[in-house]
Amino acid sequence: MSKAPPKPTDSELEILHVLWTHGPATVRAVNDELGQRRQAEVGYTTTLKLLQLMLDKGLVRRDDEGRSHVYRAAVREQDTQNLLLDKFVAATFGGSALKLVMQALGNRQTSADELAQLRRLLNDIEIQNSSTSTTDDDHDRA
Amino acid sequence: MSKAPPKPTDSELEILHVLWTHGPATVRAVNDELGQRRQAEVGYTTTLKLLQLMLDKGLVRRDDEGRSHVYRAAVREQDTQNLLLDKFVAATFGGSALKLVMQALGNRQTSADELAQLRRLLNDIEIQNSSTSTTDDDHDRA
DNA sequence: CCCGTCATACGAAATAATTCGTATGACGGG
DNA sequence: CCCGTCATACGAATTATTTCGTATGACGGG
Repeated sequence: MSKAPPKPTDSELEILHVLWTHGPATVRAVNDELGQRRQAEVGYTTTLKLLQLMLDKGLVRRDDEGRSHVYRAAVREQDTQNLLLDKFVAATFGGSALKLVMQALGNRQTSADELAQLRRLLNDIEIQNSSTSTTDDDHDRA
Repeated sequence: MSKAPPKPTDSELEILHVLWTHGPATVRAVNDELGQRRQAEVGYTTTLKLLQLMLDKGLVRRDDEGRSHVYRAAVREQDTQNLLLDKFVAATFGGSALKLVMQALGNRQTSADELAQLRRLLNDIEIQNSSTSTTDDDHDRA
């Protein structure tokens, strides 16, 4: 089991965003896209090197396409976000996801539409909590 | 205005946690506390160096206490969390706090009690949204 | 066939963050 | 007074990340 790619660094994450958004791409395409998002251009070989390192780490895969290589993400966006989220919650909020959520909601503008989405999610979770008893203890009848 | 201390690194954040939790402390006290939380001890001079760097950055202040120094946090926990949260949301969730929140809630266990807390928060936010119109004119009507 | 263009490979410099060794001085007991 | 203990200061090794220069080879037009 050589599974479980490591936590991507900031630069690697930026590249993953490009791949998640645009799908498989050549080094040049990735590099061009990065140039758009950033203020400063980044050297072509820099992007190439990053992608090669990411290949070693198992964060991306690649296929030959004529004389160039086409890279694609080897990790899913959601999985990666969750991995990073776990680390972040642990480091910054002492492991309490609730604190993070309250802080995120409390200190910034949240629209009525977003509030509605959240309420819907809370309802879903509540339903799941009451119906499903994932592991053992399923007392708590109603 | 030489204000606005920079984003603390992971190690610095760990030290800030100690200071926030225990209040002002000497280097030795901080180092001992770090030793507890971690698996591996860390050298005394390592902690000392970190605190000195943090002093330069304005993350902590210090007072003389006999022959040793007493350090205390110069930044508030909430402010720091918010700063880090902003960067994290930008880097990992493309700037969408809502996505982060949904992900945080969706992929982990959330108790009924926590759900209740969240509902309360949502209510508060909603009330604020409706009473406070565009600017700060707080005459509610409905 | 030769050359300019564009691709990958790879060593290594430039940064950043962490860790520690060693120098140095204050203190206090014996 | 001298020495062991404990404090700070600070240079520098280590490790991680990012960046790029240069080498090398495939391709295709002239």
